[in-house]
Amino acid sequence: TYTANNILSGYTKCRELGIALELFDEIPNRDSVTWNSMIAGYINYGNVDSAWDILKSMIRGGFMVDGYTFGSILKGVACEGSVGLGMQVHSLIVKTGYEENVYSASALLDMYAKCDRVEEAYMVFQVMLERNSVSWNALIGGYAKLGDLHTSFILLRLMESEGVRFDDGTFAPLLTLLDDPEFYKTTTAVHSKIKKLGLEFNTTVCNALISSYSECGCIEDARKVFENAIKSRDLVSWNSMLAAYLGHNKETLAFKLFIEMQDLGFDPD
RNA sequence: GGUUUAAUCUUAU
Repeated sequence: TYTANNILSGYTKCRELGIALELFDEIPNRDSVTWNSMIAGYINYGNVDSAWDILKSMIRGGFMVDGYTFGSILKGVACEGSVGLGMQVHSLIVKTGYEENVYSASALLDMYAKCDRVEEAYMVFQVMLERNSVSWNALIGGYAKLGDLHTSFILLRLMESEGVRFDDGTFAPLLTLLDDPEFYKTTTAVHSKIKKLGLEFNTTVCNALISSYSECGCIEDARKVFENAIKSRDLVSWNSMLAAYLGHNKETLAFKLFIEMQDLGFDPD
């Protein structure tokens, strides 16, 4: 079964869901990993309904669901924004006693946040026994998406006081929110915090900083971040800087950048 | 190389 599971996940990662399903049907001794792999496969393929069907037969067959199961299915529910299904999963979590599992609870609160139910997300967050950076990030991201800077920053301070480490998932959504010249000072403050934590060369954080500075009207600061990130640029970095130049009507610079990125082996998308 | 399955995040569309 171990080997079969390994092959199964190979197929789902290649997005070969048809072959994966055939294999799945032929595995005689399926375990939780087999089922979870199939569910995750469908979710990553964007087929929530099939994933939900698999989950239902998994339960019908008496197999143990776990944090993997809920993490996967809720991710799909969150992307679709179908709260109804999310609530069904929620009650399943309660029924199976996975409310305090950090993966299922974080996925659950994220699902509520993405479905514009931040209140419920916060309630889930409150009853969690164990919280990691993903739990905090998901909640902060929820408020950030609403444009609630105030609450986001309060939570950020709380997160820090509880000793949970900030990471790229913490800063990126916050920076996205800082998209107007009135937030320029805030952006620089967040930037210095990022430097203090040694996240200044994190690719995702840099990319978000480039966009923020640009939207705050300071193309020069955006460019500085881009220059400093020379070792940690990815395609998004180039796209962000391009968008920044174009947003500031600097077509010539944008074009030079466009040439430069191709010289360095980045294929524009 | 620490690899059988899981949750949050950045650009563009």
